[in-house]
Amino acid sequence: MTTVDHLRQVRLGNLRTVLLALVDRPGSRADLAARTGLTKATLGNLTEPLLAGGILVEEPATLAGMGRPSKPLRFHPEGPVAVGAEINVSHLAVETLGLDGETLERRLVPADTRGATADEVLDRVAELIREVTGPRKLLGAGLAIPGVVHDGVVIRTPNLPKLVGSPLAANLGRRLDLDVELDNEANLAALAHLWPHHLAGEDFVHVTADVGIGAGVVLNGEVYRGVSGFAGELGHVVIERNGVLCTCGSRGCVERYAGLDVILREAGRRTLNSLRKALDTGDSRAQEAVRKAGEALGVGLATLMNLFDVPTVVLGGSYALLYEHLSAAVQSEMDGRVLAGGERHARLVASPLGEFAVARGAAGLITRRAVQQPERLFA
Amino acid sequence: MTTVDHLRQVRLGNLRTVLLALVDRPGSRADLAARTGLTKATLGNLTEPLLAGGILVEEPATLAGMGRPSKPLRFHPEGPVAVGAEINVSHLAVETLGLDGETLERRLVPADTRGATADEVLDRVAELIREVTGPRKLLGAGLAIPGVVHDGVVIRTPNLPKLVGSPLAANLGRRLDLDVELDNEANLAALAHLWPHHLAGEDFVHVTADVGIGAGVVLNGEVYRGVSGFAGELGHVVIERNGVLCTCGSRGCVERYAGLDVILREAGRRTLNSLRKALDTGDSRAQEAVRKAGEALGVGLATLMNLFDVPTVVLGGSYALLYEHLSAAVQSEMDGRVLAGGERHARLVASPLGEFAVARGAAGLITRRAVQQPERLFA
DNA sequence: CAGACTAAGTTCAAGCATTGAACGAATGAG
DNA sequence: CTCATTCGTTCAATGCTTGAACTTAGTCTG
Repeated sequence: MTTVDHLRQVRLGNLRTVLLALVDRPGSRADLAARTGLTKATLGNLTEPLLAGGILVEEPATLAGMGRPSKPLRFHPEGPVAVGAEINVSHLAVETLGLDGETLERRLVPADTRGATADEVLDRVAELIREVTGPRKLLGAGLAIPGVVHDGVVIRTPNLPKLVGSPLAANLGRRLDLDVELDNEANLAALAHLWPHHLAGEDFVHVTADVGIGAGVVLNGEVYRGVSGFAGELGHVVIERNGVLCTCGSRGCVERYAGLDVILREAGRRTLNSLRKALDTGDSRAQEAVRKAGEALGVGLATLMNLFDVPTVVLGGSYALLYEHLSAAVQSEMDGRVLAGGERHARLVASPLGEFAVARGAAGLITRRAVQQPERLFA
Repeated sequence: MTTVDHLRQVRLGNLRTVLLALVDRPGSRADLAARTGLTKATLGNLTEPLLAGGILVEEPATLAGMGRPSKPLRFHPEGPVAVGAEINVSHLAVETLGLDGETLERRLVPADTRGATADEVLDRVAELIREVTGPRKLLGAGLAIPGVVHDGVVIRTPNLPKLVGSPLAANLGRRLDLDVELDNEANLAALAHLWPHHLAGEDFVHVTADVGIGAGVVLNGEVYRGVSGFAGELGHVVIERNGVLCTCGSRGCVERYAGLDVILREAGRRTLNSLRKALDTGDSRAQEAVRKAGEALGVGLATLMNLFDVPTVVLGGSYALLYEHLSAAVQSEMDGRVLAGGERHARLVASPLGEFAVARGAAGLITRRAVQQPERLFA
């Protein structure tokens, strides 16, 4: 720590505060000063390099009432952006995201990645990313995979076995000459509900079902990943200790009762769309399959809530699509099993984000990092 | 924020860093400078008021090799202390703790608190605290109860129903004219393993069985309490969704299989001591009861580890006393059910702290707060 | 025993981000 | 046109850390 560094930390912290306020909404220097608790003078200082660096723009002026009109500041429409990409077993998705939280481009293509090598997949991802990124400066790329990740390397991914041990972040980074951050799709889907906009508060769990069940846990406004990146493995929470054998070696894992494959099999359907049609026409076998899955999921979620004590559960992905047929059973199990005290109540909601949630979260990883470490914006 | 405040924050942060280094071990100004990354000059500045205020003392001098001898600084032996108290169904315990982490006094008395009112219990606690605190300045008192707590008020405590809704912190504070912090015994037992000394790393779960089962969760060096203080309710993790009915309204809770009352009943014993004697003499009914409890606990812990992803489980309280007869079954279930990847391995250890763990943790709450908010030391 | 050496602790001017007050700028009201 | 009002900038003051120079208090060598 040199002499400058301590004061520089203060400055960077204030810069972060200001940028966070701007993500919330644009505002003039005076308005930002009021919102952040800093002085107008400091705001002039802090925003000057952001304006000079093309991160922010000053809008013409807003004529509103008496006094000198304010010139609101907002993120520059030609400023830097981030891109997020999702590698899944049946599709690839990419999305570009501005610092202001606006989606710029998105693309989703079917792809059978199960048999593909890491290089083949990354080539295709890099191509997609090039398609959606224009001339604007790129802050970096976020990359999502269905599996556990550590230090940019895939540790475990039951459904894409050829990717295990592969340093995806570094390899995609080399292809694009870009900083790449690799993370679990469950974490990133959860992040998409936290950043850039709070869609479910600062403490919640986001649950999706693909082949397995993944939960992204947000505690105190931060995605909780655990020591080794294994946190939130809701799919392997045990609900029947002598139950069905699981691929993980355990018995009675939630995944074996509430996984999408189980629901489809029980309902006698091949695809999620077919299942939804059956549900809409009142097919009782389909409804029963979904209800039973909801019960199992509810038991697992009750356990999760008793351990994490978060007030909200967001059902995303396939679960969001089945929400109306699923939620009653889930809610009922949770209500009966979550420890109550005072006005504690488990709130269950469907994700509003749809199929781009993961890619958006991956991009959000990058814009969030840029705001939290503002020095990156000047690099 | 006035102009001073930003710089004051820097100073307080550095003060905290220095105090944390001193909790680790005493050291001269030069040594502390090296350990904290600050300069010798800053250390002179920071320690001066601590010495003047009687928080630290300068030891005579250590003659060790060449150069001017260093004068190590340590916490003043007559400096301020904290006291911790535990209210339990069958006993009360208190312990005083110095800033250096040394235990000064402790006392444990049997007490039947089940039927007592809050006032009766607090009178007795205040009396005990007065017995163990000498003339040294008191930084505050920590108070532990078996139950859920929020803002100094008891929210839920199945075994001490008369205390529900009672503002114990304020009421004990009034009796002693002292700052009192109220917390859950499970959290405080966990804290005792984290502060003042790391006994199980920075990420672990501490589990005890009394009437119920309580887990204190430490994530990233902080006790995790959850949004409403309900986090870590391992006792109500479901391991058999259609299992035994629990007092909480759910079915198949871990508590119903691994609670101390269940173990004793299954073993046909009345007290923990009698159970231990039976185990030592090779009583197979007792051994089987403990083994079965260990299995159930292991299933619940596996679920917990798959959600929190911490590397270590500490068995404390009664479980620590049963450790040698319990650990194999627990470990075996965990090994079979915790999701593995790389060199991930669930480490199971017995708490070394014994029956004062909770009271010590309660006192630690206060000394820790004093170090983390050093301005309190000058009040 | 004297002088060289070594390391601890202190002194002090320099650097820097924020602040508050004063000031200049831009507009509406009368 | 003048005053009130609000926005944004300028500037001296504040106070904490820093690094280098300096002082202090010992050991080591011959």
